[in-house]
Amino acid sequence: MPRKRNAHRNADTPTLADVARLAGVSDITASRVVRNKGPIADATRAKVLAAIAELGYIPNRAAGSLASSGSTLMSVLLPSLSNIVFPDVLRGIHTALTETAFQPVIGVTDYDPVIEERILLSFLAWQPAAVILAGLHHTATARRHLEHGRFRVAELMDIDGDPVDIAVGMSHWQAGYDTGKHLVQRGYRRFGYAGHTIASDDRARARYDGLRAALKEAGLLLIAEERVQGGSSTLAGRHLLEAILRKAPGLDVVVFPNDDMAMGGIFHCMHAGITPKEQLGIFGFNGLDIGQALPLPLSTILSKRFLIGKTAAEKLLESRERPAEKTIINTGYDIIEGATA
Amino acid sequence: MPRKRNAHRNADTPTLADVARLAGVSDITASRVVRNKGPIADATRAKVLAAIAELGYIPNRAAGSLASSGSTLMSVLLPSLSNIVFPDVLRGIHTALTETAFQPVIGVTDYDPVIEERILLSFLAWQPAAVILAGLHHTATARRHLEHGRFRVAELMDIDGDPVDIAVGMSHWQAGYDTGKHLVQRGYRRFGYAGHTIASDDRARARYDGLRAALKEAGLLLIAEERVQGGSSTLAGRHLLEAILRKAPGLDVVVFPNDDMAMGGIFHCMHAGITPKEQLGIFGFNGLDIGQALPLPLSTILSKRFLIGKTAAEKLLESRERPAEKTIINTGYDIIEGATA
DNA sequence: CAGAATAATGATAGCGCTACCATAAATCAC
DNA sequence: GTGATTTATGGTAGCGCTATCATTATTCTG
Repeated sequence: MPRKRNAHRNADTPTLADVARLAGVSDITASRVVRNKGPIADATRAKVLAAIAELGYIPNRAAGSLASSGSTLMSVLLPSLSNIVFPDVLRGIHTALTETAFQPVIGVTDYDPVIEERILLSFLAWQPAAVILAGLHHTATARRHLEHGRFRVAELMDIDGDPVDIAVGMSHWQAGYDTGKHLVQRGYRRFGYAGHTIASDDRARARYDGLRAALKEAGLLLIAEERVQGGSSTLAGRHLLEAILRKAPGLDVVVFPNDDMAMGGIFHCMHAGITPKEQLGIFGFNGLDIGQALPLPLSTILSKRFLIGKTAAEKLLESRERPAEKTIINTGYDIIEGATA
Repeated sequence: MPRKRNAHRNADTPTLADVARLAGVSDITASRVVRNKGPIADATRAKVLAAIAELGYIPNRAAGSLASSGSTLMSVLLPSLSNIVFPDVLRGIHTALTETAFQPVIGVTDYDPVIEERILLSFLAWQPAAVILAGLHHTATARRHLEHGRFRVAELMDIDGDPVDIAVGMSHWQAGYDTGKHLVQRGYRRFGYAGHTIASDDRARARYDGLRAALKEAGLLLIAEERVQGGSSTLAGRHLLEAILRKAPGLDVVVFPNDDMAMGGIFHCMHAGITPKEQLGIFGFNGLDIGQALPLPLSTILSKRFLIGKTAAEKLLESRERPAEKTIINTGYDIIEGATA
């Protein structure tokens, strides 16, 4: 004996069939109204919309997704949320997705490609319309899935490499190089670097490499270098500057991998009575608002996080199919001269 | 004539049936292995896992979700991502969800209950296991859906009110009140307030009300009050302190709705040669790391954002069913005495 | 050692939606 | 005015999975 129909269904939740019945149309017509797809007579649309409102119908996206083998989810994999940079990117993505049917699903990788792979695979189970991740380095498995999947892919932040589909960002190596050239031109000669040890922060490393290349070109070297274990923070930057100056008192400029740490440097200067720029140049990266609100605005490079996120999401929405040609969008950066270097 | 079976399926993607066939078991047995549910002989499990690995099988969550009318998604609705507070909360949520099958889907409401409602409804289409939102005020429609839905609900940040299911946070009114008492006790008498105009930032308003209540109790008043249009920022805080001091030069303490703005106040003091604490008390809210890295650490209240997010998500995971009794978890706050008030 | 519980597996029928094809009516081209 | 297109609608068969019920082999209870 067949089990009673609808045995395990959600009795109180109206379905599209309920809407269709109430509106006096077929299921598929109701579906067309909901999805705003295909030709529908105005009168029919009105009837269906009224039925939807009356029943308080909420479409079941799982069913829709299954039937159409595609979803309105966009997977977003970010290295971190502690660093305001990535919330800024996410804000850009979210801005582009507002008013569309797409929703971001987010995962945090802790800068670890293995975690990135694990989260990616679990996200693919939802058949996302697109995947957004940071950087161009992924595990081999991740890369394989990204290449063969039926979804768009955007790799953010960095453009120094070969993207799967779309890359949106800037050249971090170039930014580091320009930092070096800029500071040399300003007359600084005795360089220090106060960084962190996040091995997978490829961007910070690329900037570091660029900086060294510029120094080499000018016949200079990094005289001193200190790194904190693990994540960067303002407090770490403050302690680090103190430490590096103790070891190498003759420095005339210290470069930090980001504004958070650089601001810690500024705070150390304030505390120790060092005049930034004149006695010691301080240079950051990111161009955070807060650094520009300081009594002496921080000298730094403005990365365009929000724009990167927004541009990427907009670009992904242009077509569901992956185009034959890869796209690389350089959002560039601005050197903020500031008052500290 | 019936259409060919599998006409619109994804030819290259292996399904559970493929796994089952390769492993020589039935579909449902393979499903049990994937979900780790029900009794399975070790040998059978091994066969199925081998088949999964060989095929590179990725489960289709849409199908699973549809069949079981429930998903592993957790909807997270945050007012903003610009304010580091909410990324911190999100980080806590994410930490609790790591190692579980749950994934956060995030939406940003811009502090607008109408946008919150819209996003909530679109999220419910995924039959989430739980919904996390900020605050206890929602539109009537949103509240109705939250109350009648088959999912857990956590309302974060605030506990002054009646939650749908779980509330995790602190009393912002009390925090404001304690701020007032603390500052009065420290000898401050001539109070100013430098805030913003986000009407729906209920928490900031509750703190403001608590502050005024404490002042009233001490026979005092807010002598001056300034607000910036729209969102808060460090730069806004800096300009605002300048403005308020111009209008009311006699103030001996200014309270800010958050650390971002309070730091702007500190920066104005530095610029204008005002000694914080002695000449002018500055008090914030949130207890951001950066405020504590300042040469003079900011006096403020430490809200426990990460803990709030983490606790809420953990609590939600305890049971899929909504318990009969509502839960209110007070994560409390700490007054950081700092050096600026 | 019979009867009862437990462990391990499978057959079947949907979950709620949309792709695909088909049909009928209205509009168009020339 | 006749064939060709366009507009509007519907019937049907899945999408890939899991809830339910059924079955058989195994272990337990007293």
